[in-house]
Amino acid sequence: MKISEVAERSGLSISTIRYYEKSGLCPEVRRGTDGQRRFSATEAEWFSLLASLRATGMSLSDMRAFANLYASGHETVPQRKAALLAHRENLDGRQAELDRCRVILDRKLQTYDEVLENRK
Amino acid sequence: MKISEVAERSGLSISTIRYYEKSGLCPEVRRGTDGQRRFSATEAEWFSLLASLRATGMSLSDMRAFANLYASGHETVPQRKAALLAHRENLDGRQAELDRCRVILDRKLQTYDEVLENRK
DNA sequence: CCTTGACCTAAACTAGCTTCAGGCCGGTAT
DNA sequence: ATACCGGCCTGAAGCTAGTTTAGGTCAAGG
Repeated sequence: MKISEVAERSGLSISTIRYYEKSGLCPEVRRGTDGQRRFSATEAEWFSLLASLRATGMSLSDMRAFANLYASGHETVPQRKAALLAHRENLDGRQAELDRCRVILDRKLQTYDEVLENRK
Repeated sequence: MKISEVAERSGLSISTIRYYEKSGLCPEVRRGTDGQRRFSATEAEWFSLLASLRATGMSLSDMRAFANLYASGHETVPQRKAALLAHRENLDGRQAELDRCRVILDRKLQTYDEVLENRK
């Protein structure tokens, strides 16, 4: 699979995929005779997972740690699970904060409505 | 009010507040005889609003546009309302995407559980 | 044969901060 | 008086997570 397809499937941009590889978020990708990257289905899925982690606010260095666990084989599954659980708690926190901010914005919108009502 | 109190109330860091002022996200702040910034309660609240906008993903340049409307007086209330409404729709989208990612992470956690179950 | 399009690299640029180096001011302890 | 301290000031450099740019290779199609 070529890089463009991985980009399409994962939602990452082509440059981000190259950047992630260079940053050590995956083992070096094999190349075809033309020098272009050829991804396996498994590698493509890995990038999709990275996309979800990143979208939910995991830092590149935490992602690198996760990738290293992944690269070290099956015995690291418990650590990976722990990392993901911790990350999900984080996500909970950020979602709650977004909700709090949303309430503030809604209140602001309401005061705008009142202002407009009074000046009518 | 001093900058540290504004920081505490808004949740922004002191350097972020200075950076925001320099970036034109508020009119220049008055100074005391000692050369330090003195904020009014209204200015402090403005920074809290900026914090909510930023936390929900508004870019600095959109915030600048919003600040300029604010600085141009009452007749811009309709535009400000429109801007906030648009931003809230954005927020809806991002919250939905976070939920989608959360499902993906939960599925991954589940496969980890299955792996651990089978190896037990 | 020549152009087009997808890929390649290294390096510069960007947003949004944070950190650093060096300095001033006002208050307290010596 | 003076020495020191915390909190503030500035401008500049550093950082993260990418994106953009400049310059190049290769295979396919007209």
